[in-house]
Amino acid sequence: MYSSSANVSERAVAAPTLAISTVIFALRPSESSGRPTLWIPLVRRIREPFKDLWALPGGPLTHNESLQDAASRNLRETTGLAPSYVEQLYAFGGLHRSPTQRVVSIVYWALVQPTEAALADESENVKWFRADKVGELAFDHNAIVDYALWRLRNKLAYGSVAYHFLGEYFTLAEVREVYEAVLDTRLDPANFGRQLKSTPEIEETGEYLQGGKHRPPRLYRFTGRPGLDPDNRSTP
Amino acid sequence: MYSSSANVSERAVAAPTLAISTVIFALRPSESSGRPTLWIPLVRRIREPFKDLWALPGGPLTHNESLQDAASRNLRETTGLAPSYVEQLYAFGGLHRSPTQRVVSIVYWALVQPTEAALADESENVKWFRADKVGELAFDHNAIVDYALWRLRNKLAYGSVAYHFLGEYFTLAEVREVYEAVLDTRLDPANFGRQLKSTPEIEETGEYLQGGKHRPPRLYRFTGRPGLDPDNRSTP
DNA sequence: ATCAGTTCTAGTCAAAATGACTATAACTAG
DNA sequence: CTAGTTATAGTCATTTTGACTAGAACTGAT
Repeated sequence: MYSSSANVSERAVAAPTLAISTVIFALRPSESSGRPTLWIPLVRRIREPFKDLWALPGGPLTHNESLQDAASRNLRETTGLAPSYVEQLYAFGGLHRSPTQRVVSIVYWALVQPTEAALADESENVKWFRADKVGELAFDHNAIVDYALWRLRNKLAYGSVAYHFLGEYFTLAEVREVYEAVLDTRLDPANFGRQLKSTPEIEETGEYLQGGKHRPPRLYRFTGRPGLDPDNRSTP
Repeated sequence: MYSSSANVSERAVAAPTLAISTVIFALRPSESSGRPTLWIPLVRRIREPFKDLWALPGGPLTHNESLQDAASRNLRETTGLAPSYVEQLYAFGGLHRSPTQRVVSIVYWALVQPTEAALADESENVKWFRADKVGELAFDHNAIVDYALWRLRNKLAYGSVAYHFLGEYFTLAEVREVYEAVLDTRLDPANFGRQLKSTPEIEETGEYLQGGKHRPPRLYRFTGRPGLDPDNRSTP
């Protein structure tokens, strides 16, 4: 019985490197159809291993910041983006993720609003890709993107994450477009609206969106809390 | 509080310690009602900080094992248990989790079958607690247990994790007892059975459980795969 | 052997949710 | 003023859910 090894979390061990990465999602209008589609920004690797391949933005964890703060900071530094939603995705710690050393990556996923995404830096070393067409990425980042996409779809279908793609006020059609873009389906406007309006987190305002080409749609507001994750639990 | 900036930058270089912990769930008959209830094993801390308080079983990550392997190994070493299900819960990395140093804990949760749980070592330094009455734990382990409990309930309600508490063959009543114990409700046997039998992952066998006091119930088998987590995705 | 007690499970029925569709309201462009 | 388009209430058949009934199948006591 190893009761002496039970509480050795403080023992010094040949520690693997700890890194933080983030999968950032934003909706941008497709060039072809004009309808919104899912995009993610990637950064070009400027050194080995996987030099010149695209990879998720990431970096080390510094001593005086929490994991989520590290993700937010890194995301801002590499892409210039301020996300409206950040959630931990998974800790990836397989033995052969990097050919040169043992790296444990704690990966976050984030949503940014289209206004933010439009302002985003794009350069030689930062480029946006359609989430379903990223090509071959460095390390195990293809698997990470796939898993993040799966998680986003899940959260959208069962959670209340769609509103973080949008501003404070939005129309039912805008929410529907988010669902259609992420889940890649078409939804009946009438039935979709009925369901949204039966959820208590959606508040109807007296305002209407003016200036469109057709009948002005009513504006709504999201009043729910982001999530139940440990990082987000006690936010007042 | 560090007024010396040299001190701060010195500390910033030091990498945080990486630890693996596990929240282990098992069903055991309650002493009072005889009905199954949720229990978790905890280990006593034998040194500071939090000496003599109870804590989750855990330990360091060694260099030649994956995160999940580390969780399984550690769980076996500290409690003697072989789990039927293991899933990553969350990476906890708050700044002040441990008073003595910065620790990032990657926490797993696991289920063990009652036959396993009955064989489990119990000693001066390993003891089982009812999951909803663990008392004050070391570090942030109360919050971790709460979150694990929330996740277990969620996975039970929306996923297909109940069967890992049971053996290969089980009756509908046994599955119902798992749900009732974890979600702490009573469910209508007839309606519950109807729903289970409409899920394709549940296979009806021709066998019946003999030897009971009343009408012998039919035995079923679970044919689904554990989960869609990165760790469990490509298990053949 | 029969009956009382219990569990197992098919079945009934009303209420609620869902999916496909219709109709009307409200705007703009011409 | 009208044609075109979007917004949204409403209709109706189908499916799912929750509460309940009743018969089937066993054990143990009489």
